[in-house]
Amino acid sequence: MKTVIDVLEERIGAAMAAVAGTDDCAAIVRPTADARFGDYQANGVMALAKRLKTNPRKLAEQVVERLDVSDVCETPEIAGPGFINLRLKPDCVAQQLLRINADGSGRLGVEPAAKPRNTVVDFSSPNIAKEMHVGHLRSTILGDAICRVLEFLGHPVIRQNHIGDWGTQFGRVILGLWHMCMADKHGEPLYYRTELDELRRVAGSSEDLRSLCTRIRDRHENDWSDDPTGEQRFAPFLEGLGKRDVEGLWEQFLCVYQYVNALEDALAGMGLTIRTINRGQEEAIPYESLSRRITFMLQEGGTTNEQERDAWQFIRKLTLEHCGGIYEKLGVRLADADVRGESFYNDKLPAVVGDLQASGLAAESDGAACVFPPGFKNKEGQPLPFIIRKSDGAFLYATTDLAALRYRVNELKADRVVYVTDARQIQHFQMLFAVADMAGWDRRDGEKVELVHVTFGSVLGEDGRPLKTRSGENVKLKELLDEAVERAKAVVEEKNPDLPPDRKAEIATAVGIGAVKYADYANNRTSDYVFSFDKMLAMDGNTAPYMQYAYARIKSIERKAESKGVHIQEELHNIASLDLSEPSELDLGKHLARYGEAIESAAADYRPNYLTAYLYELAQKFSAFYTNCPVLDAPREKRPTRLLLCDLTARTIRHGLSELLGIAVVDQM
RNA sequence: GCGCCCGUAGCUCAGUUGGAUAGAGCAACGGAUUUCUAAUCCGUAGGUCGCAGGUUCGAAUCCUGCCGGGCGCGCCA
Repeated sequence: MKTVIDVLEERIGAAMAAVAGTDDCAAIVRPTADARFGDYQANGVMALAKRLKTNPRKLAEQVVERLDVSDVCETPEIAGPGFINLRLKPDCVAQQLLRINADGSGRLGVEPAAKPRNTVVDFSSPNIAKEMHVGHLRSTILGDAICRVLEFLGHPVIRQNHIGDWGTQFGRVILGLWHMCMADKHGEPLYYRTELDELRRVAGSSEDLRSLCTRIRDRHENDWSDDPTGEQRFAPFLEGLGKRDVEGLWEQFLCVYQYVNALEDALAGMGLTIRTINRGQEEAIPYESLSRRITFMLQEGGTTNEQERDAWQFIRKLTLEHCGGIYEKLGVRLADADVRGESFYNDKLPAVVGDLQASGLAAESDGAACVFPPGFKNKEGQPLPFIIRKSDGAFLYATTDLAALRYRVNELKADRVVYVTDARQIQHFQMLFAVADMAGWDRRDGEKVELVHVTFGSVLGEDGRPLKTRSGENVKLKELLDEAVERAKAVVEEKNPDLPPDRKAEIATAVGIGAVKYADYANNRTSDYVFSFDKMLAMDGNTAPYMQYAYARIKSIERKAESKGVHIQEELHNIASLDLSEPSELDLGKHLARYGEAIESAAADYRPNYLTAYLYELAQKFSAFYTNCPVLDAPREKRPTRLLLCDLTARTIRHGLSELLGIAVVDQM
């Protein structure tokens, strides 16, 4: 079913073309800003009049004379400097609703895209060995909503979770596990936890910090020389990893990983060294670069140690299990099969650099391999490099992104690649796209692949700074979501104390998680927004529960129908005409018929807030209808119309909320 | 220094790419419940769209310059 807006655009455009004698006439049909002007307005005549140097009102009159929209609208009116105002005929609205009702496909009147495009969506991208935190929230849920909307419009979507599982993380993971092993050895299972606290405590005093770090280094060096190949103690530890209690291990590992990071930060510039062995040669290296050394040895490929790789795989699996738990809580469709992390591209990196060098696009600069896309400048006004290989030979995320791009274009056959990351990376992606263009890597069979960077702003605390805990750490997603559910539970308890406990829990989860997601979706994604439990869980106004409540009310009507002798399915099935004589009926009906417009605009700009705005208005219009128009107690001849309005509203809310935004609905609340 | 983003009601935010008298929610004030769920509905009040110019039939939106805030800018991701 074509949207009304498209029909009007086409007809008015044609009438304009006929009057003007030229083809390129855009009617520019928009919903009216004010209901007094009708439902839609065409703004294109004024621009055309300017081009033709004629009076816009006169031109509008000529256009309207040639225009036949009598099947859809009342007689068009000309207003102001040359607007054409259009008001839908109730009968046209009724016909649309009847068609949606009769259509069993569940598309709710929304047409699939004329040209489906293979779309790769890169989103979420958590890091190995770390808990997901608020920084991952927007990418994860925004990316998910984009996928769902595009899928509904008929585009084949390939989700890609580009997890950070390579690079310096590798060495730190191994080093962290080594510390866990040593803690076992010393019979001090949590020395890293104690020392992590100490590191934080003495951070202010460089003297204390130095002596602490020296002490740690000395023990480390002793342990290291005790078992330099790791075969006596570390290798068996790694082998035994899989048999250990996973739950406890993840917690311990998170802690030791923080320890490794904190220690490395503390060591920067301190000048401490550690003796180690490289290819049989003893040497002293800066202590802070130890994990990098471990990584590098592995990246070179020569010293790949099976046990270390297995251990890394194990931690990777633990991380993915953790992330999977968060995705499930969030209602995000992202599976292990969608994971293509940095490690996946590892063996494709030399070719990226090699090919760019061979084509003459990559040049050496200060020992690093760089591409200089035109138009980018650094602080000194010199060309800004896109560094694809560091002077020490290591690859960077720029290299990985290029490899991923090639994979997506050539192997996944993407027609479009959508990257969902925060706005700070904007320049990186501009350069990535520019380099891809230079190399021709964004083309397949001569067709240009569209590369889109969907950016978003930061989640702020109530102080206007990026959201952190009191101690300055990132807020864990798990804790944030648990708190949301907890707070929602309190509201359920207050509003509806008599429900059975499992029902209360179900509602609290739907409402709590829904409120967090909705608050994010409802904001323009490019803006920063202030995260406030109090606001989003106030449960008043423009929040997810408002729509969930409207839905629950309809379900309640359905439950009561039978006892009042009303057979809903039968009445909906036999319905032949509608009576939209009440203003709130017509208002709701018109809005129901416009679901497709909301989805189209949300998809076109990758902006879920257009969808939330639509759903909120829908729930508002339903609530007005609900207070004005009894359904089950309506006069017999009005009842089918109202049942149909209820049914379509419920289906639309459920589809929009649950199917497109991944926010659960509940039958009762 | 250069680049990107932002500044809209007391607060939190929309504003579909230049359309008409700038909209919501919260907070404030007033009203509605013998009811299919009041987590609701109806109403009142609240704005020099940071400031100053410019472009044009028309600017919160586009251009220029200021003011204020955030972010990024050669080997992190």
